[in-house]
Amino acid sequence: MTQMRTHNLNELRLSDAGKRVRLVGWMENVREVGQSLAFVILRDFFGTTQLVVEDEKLLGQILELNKESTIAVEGVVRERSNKNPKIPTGEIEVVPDRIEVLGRCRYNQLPFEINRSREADEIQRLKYRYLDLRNPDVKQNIVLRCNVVSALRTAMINEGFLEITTPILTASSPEGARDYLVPARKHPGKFYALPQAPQQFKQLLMASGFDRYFQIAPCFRDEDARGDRSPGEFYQLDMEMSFAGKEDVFGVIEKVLPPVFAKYGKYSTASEAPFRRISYTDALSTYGSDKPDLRIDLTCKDISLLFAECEMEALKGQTVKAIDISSCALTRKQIEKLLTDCEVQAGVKGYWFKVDAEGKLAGGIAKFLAGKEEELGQKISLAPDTLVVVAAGPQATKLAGVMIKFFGAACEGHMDREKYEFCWIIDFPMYEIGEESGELEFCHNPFSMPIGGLETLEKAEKGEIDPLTILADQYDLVCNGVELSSGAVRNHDPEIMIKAFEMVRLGEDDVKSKFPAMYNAFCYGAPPHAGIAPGVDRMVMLLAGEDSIREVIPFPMNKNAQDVMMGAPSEVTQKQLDELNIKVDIKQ
RNA sequence: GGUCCGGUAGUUCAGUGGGUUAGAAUGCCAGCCUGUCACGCUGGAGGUCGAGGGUUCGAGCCCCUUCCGGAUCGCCA
Repeated sequence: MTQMRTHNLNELRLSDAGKRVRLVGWMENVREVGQSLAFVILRDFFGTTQLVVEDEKLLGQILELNKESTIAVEGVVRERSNKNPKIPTGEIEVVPDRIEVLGRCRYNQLPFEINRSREADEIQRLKYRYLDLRNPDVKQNIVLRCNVVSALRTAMINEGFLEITTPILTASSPEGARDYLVPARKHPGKFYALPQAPQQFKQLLMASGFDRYFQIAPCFRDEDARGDRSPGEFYQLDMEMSFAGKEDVFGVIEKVLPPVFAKYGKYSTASEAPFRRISYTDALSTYGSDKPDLRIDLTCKDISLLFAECEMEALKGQTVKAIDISSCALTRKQIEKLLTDCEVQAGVKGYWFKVDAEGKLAGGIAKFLAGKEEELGQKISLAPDTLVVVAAGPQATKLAGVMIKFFGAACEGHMDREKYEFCWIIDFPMYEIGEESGELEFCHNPFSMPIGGLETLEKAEKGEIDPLTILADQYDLVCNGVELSSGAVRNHDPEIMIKAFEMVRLGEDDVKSKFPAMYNAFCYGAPPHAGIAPGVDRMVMLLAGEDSIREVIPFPMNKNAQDVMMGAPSEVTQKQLDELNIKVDIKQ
């Protein structure tokens, strides 16, 4: 036979019995039964097929090979006497008469067992990622990622978007995250930066007259990692539309994402258009979070007034938020455990009390509420068997948000896990008082259009309205408590841009120096435009039902932004540094 | 950078109040097994208990320092 293989390892069926075939793959396992019989499991990308080695010479050849070696076998397909219904090729086996070693595995001990690599230590997995990826379960997430990216691309093209690539070597941006810098050999002392997002380029594309742009865009940010945030680099489904507003962007996303989620997701139902719109302020007061998980039916209520006078110092005069959880069967021990988990996550301590079967308040902080049952009952439900968890102090909102997530997941009947619940968070504040400066600053990014435009800014300037009440025409897409994306109607008017900057004590010169290309471009007639950029890695993570973003990235870095497999970052030669006019001066 | 949790066999983990020779599972090696499919049975090898210092007659266990990892806060326009 001259072909490398005649079939893959998920292909042969009972109807192929009698055929002569050539198979290739990794030797996953060898089961010796008696002295002259062995079953060999051969694995490739597609699946596994069992070989039966009965020939003494071939048996010797197999037994001296380490597992995970790659081999080619030629032989005849045979019906199994003992069939295995668990695998697609379980009705047949192949009896080889020739075995060829293609790639010998030099080690008889692997860093971990391939089929159980998910249980192994993450450092080992990342260092030997090529072995980790041999595990079909691990590999499946990467296949899913390919399918999702492909489906998104097709959907965007069908919506009339053009995929346009933007530069990777670009200029450092003064705002936002820390940049990754690249020294410019031809310009000593100068640097390129890797883009944190193609933000300015896509807006320039709008100014250039490309009506609808998208890109599966790599983004680079030198910030610390989290479970849902990969260090260094990540991908966004970046898009922007001309002569468009918020509802146009919502329309595209509401059309593109639900079918992809329903088709490729772990759960088969996704919310349909239109997604719920919740204002930033409402989200915080109702859910304690600007990324609520709408699969949970719990909300928080403000009961501060009940504690204006209270013997307990931690509650007295504080903001106090309560979450009532009906029909709660948690034991005191489970409640305390969950509260501790919430404390770890939020950094502040929470409290609780119960409404017992007779409808009386009991446990936790119940004694501080004695005599206030009626007043309390107007705020929250006091039905028998209700658990009430309480957050107090300056961090009450944040803790309440964490409590909703933890207790919602733990209490029977308060969370319908098996679906994707999208919502839009809208009406973000444009400005805030900076913690360090104590002065007015941009809340998010300076590219968003203030709602009401120039008129609103002028009113604030004249002191007619509080600048803190100015809203940005900006929106977040949230799914199951995960922030998938931020987007905005952009500020395309140079005059409004300058006015927006003046609010934070900057001016025309700052706009021109910080965003020269965009400012100039907008002076030549720009279309109103809006866009959004959902995170691809986070979407795939949600679809795969994974908790760590590293499970859906082919070659992830560790949390310290190191590639332990390739050894990056690494030192470079003196010659390289000299060419770049770089002197390394490590501060202790 | 702060806080919390962890580091014991190739791997995943257990280890009592500080007390003889540090265990299990899995993997590896050897022997047995003619229908296995997480094959089974018997035996074996495999450990600087992350590193350094201290307390103690005696430390995997207690204390200090340090390194590494994870969670979280800061940070992420």
